[in-house]
Order: sequence, then C-alpha cells, then structure tokens
Amino acid sequence: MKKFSPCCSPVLQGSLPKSDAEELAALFKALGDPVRLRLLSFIAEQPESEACVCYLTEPTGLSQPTVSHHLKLLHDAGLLEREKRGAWVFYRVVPERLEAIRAALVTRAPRVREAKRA
Amino acid sequence: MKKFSPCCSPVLQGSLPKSDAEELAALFKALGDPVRLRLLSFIAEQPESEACVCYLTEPTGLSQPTVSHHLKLLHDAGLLEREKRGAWVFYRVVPERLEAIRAALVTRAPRVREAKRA
DNA sequence: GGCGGACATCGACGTTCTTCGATGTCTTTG
DNA sequence: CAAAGACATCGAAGAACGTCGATGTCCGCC
Repeated sequence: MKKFSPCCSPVLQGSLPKSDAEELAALFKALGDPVRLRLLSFIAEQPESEACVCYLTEPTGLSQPTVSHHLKLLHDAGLLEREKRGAWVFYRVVPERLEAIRAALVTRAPRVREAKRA
Repeated sequence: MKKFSPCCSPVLQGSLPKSDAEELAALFKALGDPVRLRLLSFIAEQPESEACVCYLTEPTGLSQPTVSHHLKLLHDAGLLEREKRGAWVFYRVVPERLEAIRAALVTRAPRVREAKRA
C-alpha cells in the first residue's frame, strides 16, 4: 500500500513573480471594500463614466472625509482619473485598468472535467 | 458666467445594491494579498489545477499555520475546493469563481473618447 | 477683501488583518 | 498501540485599515 509521496519538491517556480503579485494585490485591495465598489459602480453608470464628488458624499451615508479617502485610494490604484473643474472635482473611471484585472484572471484549461481518466 | 451647479441631487440609485457590493468586496479582499495571489497562481498552473498543501508551505517562505490560514481564506471565498486524500489535503482552483469576477468587471461603453462633442 | 462652499489632509480611535508558536486532530507506518 | 507526519485551530502581537471631527486649501461670489 505504498503511495507516491507528494512531498516536497522545492517548487513554486516563477509562477507569479513576487513584485507582480504585490502590484496585483494592491489593485484587488482597492476593490476589496463595499463602499469603494459602490462608488466605482455609480461613477461608471454616469453619462461619461464620470461624476462630481459632490454627488457622491451624501448618498453613501458616510462622512465627506471618508468618501474623499476612498476616492483617493481608487485614484492611487489607477482606477479613477481626477479632474478639477473650478470649485468641483470630477472622477472618471479608467476602463483600461479594469480590463487589466480581467486579463489577469484568465484561467488556463477552464473545463476538462468530463473526459479525463477514462 | 453662471454654471450648472452639479450639486446635489440625492442620487446613487440602485447602481450596486449594498448586499452585492459586500459579497463582491469579500471576493476581492480574498485576492487582495500577494501571498494568496501567488498560492492561487501556483495551484492554477499545476496539472489538474490542483496542488497538495505540502507543496505550498515551504516555497512561500512563511510558516505552515500562515499558509494554512491563507488557503482557508481562499477556500471560504469559494476560489479553492478542498479535498482530503489520506493524510494529505489538495486544493483545486474553481474557475467559475474567477469567471464570476471577470464578469463583474465588464465596463459599459469602454471607448467613446474620440467621436464625442464633434 | 472677505465670506461660504467643495475637497483634501491630519490625527485619533476602534476594528480587522497578517503572522507566528503552541497545540490539537487525523492518518499512516513500524 | 505508539510514533511521526500533514493540516487545522487557537491565542497573541504588531501592522494596516475604515471612519470621523477638526482643520487647511482653493475657488467663486457678494
């Protein structure tokens, strides 16, 4: 009853370089908060995929500094562009950034469950 | 020099329901750590998109409890399936879950910058 | 120039997260 | 049955995060 011991070659080859992992993780972390997701979603739904900050503060039910902080994080992550227009500030979605995330999530060989080990 | 005051109708319609936002955010949070991304990436690259835990502990440079903890978080998020085989435990990637994330990131009207306001 | 409004920044507080050593559970082996 | 190995669970410690009130900065307006 001997088994092929699966243990323990020193693998984890290049798979995902540590620097890439950190960069990607920072992106996901920016999306890992319900408030930020709703802000992003709301802005993306607006006419030019942009919105004035003054529209965003009140509906969230959070304080103005908190909303400003979340917008800054989304901006730092490259998910939002910032543009000042007179006294107001507009944030616009950066679709390329979202596409980059989608691209990072493509799975190799998605469906091979049926015809194996026949 | 009067402007259309952009302030402040009580919007943020349905956009992203709070419950959906929390669920999605939990998913992104699970991906928001470089260690977990590398674990996921490594497992996804293996023959059946699965790997024994014993392969995963040492290469990360982290302690066994820490790796176990990260795997648990990925499992709780539905990103990994867990299967015990004798004394060993294998984790397998759940591609549907990754696809679900990709689907959530589709952007409406990605490129309309050129031909506007002609 | 001075006032008020729109956002950003600062400092603080409580919560959550990452990590670890120690310990527990289960399985295989001698 | 006892010993050893593979993972999970349990605190605990330190870092990171979300939130707020107070304050600062910039702009438009009287």
